[in-house]
Amino acid sequence: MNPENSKCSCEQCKLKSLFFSHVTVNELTDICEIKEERSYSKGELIIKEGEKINDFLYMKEGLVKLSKTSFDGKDQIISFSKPFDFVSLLSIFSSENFRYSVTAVEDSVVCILDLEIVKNYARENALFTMDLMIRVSEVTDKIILDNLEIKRKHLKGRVAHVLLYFSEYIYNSDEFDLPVSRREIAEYIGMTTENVIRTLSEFRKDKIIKIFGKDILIVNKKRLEGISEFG
Amino acid sequence: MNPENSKCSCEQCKLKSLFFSHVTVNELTDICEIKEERSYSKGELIIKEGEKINDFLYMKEGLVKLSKTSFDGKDQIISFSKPFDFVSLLSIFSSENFRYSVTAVEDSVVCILDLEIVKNYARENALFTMDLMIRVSEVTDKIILDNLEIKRKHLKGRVAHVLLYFSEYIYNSDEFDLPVSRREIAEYIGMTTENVIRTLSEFRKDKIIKIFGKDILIVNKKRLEGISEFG
DNA sequence: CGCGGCTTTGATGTTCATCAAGTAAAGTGG
DNA sequence: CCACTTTACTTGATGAACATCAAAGCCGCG
Repeated sequence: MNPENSKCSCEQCKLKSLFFSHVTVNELTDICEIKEERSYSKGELIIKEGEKINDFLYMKEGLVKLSKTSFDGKDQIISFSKPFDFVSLLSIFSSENFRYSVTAVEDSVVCILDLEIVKNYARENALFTMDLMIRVSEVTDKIILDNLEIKRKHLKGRVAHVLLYFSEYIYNSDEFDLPVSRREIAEYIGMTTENVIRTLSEFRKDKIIKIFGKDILIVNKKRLEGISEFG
Repeated sequence: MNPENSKCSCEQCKLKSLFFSHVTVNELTDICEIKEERSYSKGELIIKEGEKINDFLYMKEGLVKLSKTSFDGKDQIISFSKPFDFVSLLSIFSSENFRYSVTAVEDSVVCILDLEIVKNYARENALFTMDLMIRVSEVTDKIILDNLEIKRKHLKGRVAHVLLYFSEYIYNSDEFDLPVSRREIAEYIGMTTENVIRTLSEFRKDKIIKIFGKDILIVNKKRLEGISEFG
């Protein structure tokens, strides 16, 4: 009733415009009444592969990984997503159950809506649905393109690619804290942990990067780009 | 005017229900007025990577490959699609230009609608848009899952996977004509042509398959499934 | 009929996974 | 808070998996 007492802040939410731009103020208020905000700390599981899909999630803050575990217990990382990359959308409309797990790799905040209610809006409001579709399309396109890119490179190119990905796409800085373990990088690029480490060490010896544990500083970006591009 | 004279047969089209189930008969007639049907023979390019997206396409018959050429001229095949797998949808709503090429690997028939008109329907008819989204979601999900599956396997497992894919998913038969060259298989699974050939020869020597040029007969399916699953 | 692309096989070398072993860091229970 | 356990990181040695190079036969097509 009283907006001051409500913890809802959708009206001020920067992400609102992403896919609620075609939802009226009244509808938005309805949605906000039933939304829930949840925080996850680094390492926490947000969605478990196989779970029934009841919620519609979108990320407000943080960084997550999308992954899948194969029958022999090995993980493959499909992609990393920051806010605006709506990970939860991937199988929401094509499956009853989540096909991938989602895990916070940095402290993250997620807004949760009831999926049925979102679907009801989608069935009534075509512009809203259109916005959703554009987002789904963008996210999946990015995943497919990125995977193709990685696939055509060798070990060194793949590691360089990942470093540039975090540097440019996630952190916009030549120095950053790697949010993932060496093992997770390996799971992402489809190589072994040992070889990821060896490659990083090699980059360090060649003075392309500096390493202080998780902290990475890209010293010679041109060179790294060359390795990423040509192997 | 006269339906007998019209080459439009949308009303009878089996694919209609896929995404025109929520379009009224009148609207469907409108759409049919402006649709065009085109045939492509095996090997013909249907969509060229980089082209502006003006059309909305869906496949009525045939088999196509979705591919991307990297700067050094090497092709990577993203997926194969038969009718119901709407390849053209992939970047239609997230990009101005096609990000992939589409080529017929079997004689194919494609229906072409003006994209703007389809988008107009999408902006007005939420259920239609919802249907579209579900399809987009299904297709991209399938691509991502299939690529993950291939990624975690070694050479032999990948070749076995492709053979089973064509046998079970495309042709529903233990014997079939490979619609693609050895090289295209290599481009799909990310290995070299020579090693695809060597692996096929090995399967033949082990009496898992018989090979007569393009014609493949799967003799020992259980064994092939084992190789696909465990390497 | 000859040219180019597809297929096949063999020989060789490179890239990468695996195994092993040790250090550092981080979480756990008394 | 410290001993203990576990997990992450690192390096080296070895062998397996795969790419590359080379050569030859095959087939379709202009």
